[in-house]
Amino acid sequence: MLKIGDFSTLAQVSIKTLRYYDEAGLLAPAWVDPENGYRYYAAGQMARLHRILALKDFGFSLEEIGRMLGEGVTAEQMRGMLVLQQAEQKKRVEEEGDRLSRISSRIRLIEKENDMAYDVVVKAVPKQKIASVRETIANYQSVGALYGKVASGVGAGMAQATIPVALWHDLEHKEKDVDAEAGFYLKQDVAAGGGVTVHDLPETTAACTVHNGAYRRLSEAYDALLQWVAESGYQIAGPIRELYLHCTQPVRQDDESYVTEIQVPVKKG
Amino acid sequence: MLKIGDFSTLAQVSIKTLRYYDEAGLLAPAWVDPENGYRYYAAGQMARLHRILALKDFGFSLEEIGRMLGEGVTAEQMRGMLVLQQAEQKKRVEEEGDRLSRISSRIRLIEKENDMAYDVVVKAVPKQKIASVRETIANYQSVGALYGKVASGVGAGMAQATIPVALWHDLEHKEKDVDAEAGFYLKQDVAAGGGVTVHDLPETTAACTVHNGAYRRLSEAYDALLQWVAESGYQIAGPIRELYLHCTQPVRQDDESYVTEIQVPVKKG
DNA sequence: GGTTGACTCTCCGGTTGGGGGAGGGAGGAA
DNA sequence: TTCCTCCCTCCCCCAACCGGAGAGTCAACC
Repeated sequence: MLKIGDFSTLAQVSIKTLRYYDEAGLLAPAWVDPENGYRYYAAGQMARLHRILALKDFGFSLEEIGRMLGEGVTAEQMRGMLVLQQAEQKKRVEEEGDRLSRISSRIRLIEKENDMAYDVVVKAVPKQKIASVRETIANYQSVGALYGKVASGVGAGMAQATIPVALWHDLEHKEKDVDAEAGFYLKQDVAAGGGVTVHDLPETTAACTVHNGAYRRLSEAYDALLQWVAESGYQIAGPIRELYLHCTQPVRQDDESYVTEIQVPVKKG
Repeated sequence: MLKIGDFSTLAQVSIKTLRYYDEAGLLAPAWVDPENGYRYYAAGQMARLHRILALKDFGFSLEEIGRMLGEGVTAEQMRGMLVLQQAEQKKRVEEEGDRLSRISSRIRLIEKENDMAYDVVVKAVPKQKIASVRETIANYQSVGALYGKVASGVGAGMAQATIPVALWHDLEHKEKDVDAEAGFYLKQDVAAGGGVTVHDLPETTAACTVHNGAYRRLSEAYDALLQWVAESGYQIAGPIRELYLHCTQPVRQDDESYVTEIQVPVKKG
């Protein structure tokens, strides 16, 4: 019989951990002295401890390990669980690899631009109701005229509107004849007329950045964001969205208090 | 000014998290109503939140992020921190990849053997004092004769001995003329004579497994362990150690209560 | 001007896998 | 006998939040 310290030394597992495994029901000592509570382990328990450590290394939680050891799984069942764990681990490896490439491309961006004004975040964007009009307009700046149309088409429903948004449906950059959609995010369905449609923007994953300042310099944010998307090995997967988080009525092109979020739907590719 | 729920919706960050970041000093609301404690955020704070999320994604802790944001680091300093983080992330990716290959080789082992008697664990083995003799012996079984020599060479120092150990210095398996070292792990230095040397076994990383049962079947454990080592892409990096965690005096080849740990020093290759 | 229902606040507790330390009992060696 | 080491239980701590309780607030609707 080994005292906990000896067992700990042999197994290279801390005393705290052994006590914790005892408490968790994973590895009870072979004998506990009822007088003083001392834990005594048998050398033969090393095998069970090894099994615990091996399963833990595979990424199972102690609770799962407890169930496996308790139920006496067969080799076939164990294989099944390992295959599941293998799939999860593959995902994890991929994720960490993606994270590494995000860090690397951020470093390259800082080296090239020598600043770090724009932080790009990839986030899940949920389904979103929108009331909008879609038209081909002369250029980017003239999108403003569309919001009046939407407001009058929706009428009293504007009480459900939250923020103004623009969607650029062109896949490439165009200086004129821009395929634009403009409208307002909605809290609830509303009735609309006058060329205004109410529909759902699909949920998507998007690379996002926030531009603080005047619209004149919005292109800098686009440069950084699109370069990031290209560097990170993503593909653009839908119309780019511009969310006007803060702006005024009427719009002033040089108001530095404006806040605009750009969302580029992406998928891995 | 946005209430916390609106800001949460826009940013796709939970209210709980926003409150937590407030408490942590990472992102205080632009204004807090002193009457009722309501938090009000400015749209312009989205940029700071984005930065927090981006840094968090890079693997920084919130505490580190707090320091970065607080000290107003330059682009150059930020680059340095990212390069450090990149190195750590590389290690993480490698580790997770290794873990995946361990899972995969375990699956293959189960499929081939259709059992799971031996769990292999890679662990760090610390430096260890040992009193031992090293000789070329006729075969594996005759190692037992060496322990008497060690015991008599050490004499009263045997009080410091813990467990008997054998080291196999041959790189390949040999049926005869085996280069063997046999002795006892020591708690403290002891004086020794009669061909017994006291020295330190170096610390190492070892693939280990435990064999419960008679020595006759120890070769099964060796098979599983060595196959695992080969499958997992490790190289053997030193003499294999056999630790006799439980045995009797005299030794009986067929005592099923014996417990033996086999440690194969390994390095990645 | 009530009444809802949605929203917000603080506070408390829980999560994983243990680590650190206090305070006190036990065991073995000189 | 004394001393040192070992062992016990008990309690708090970590990171980054999530869930819920109980209470206060806001806006809208009738």
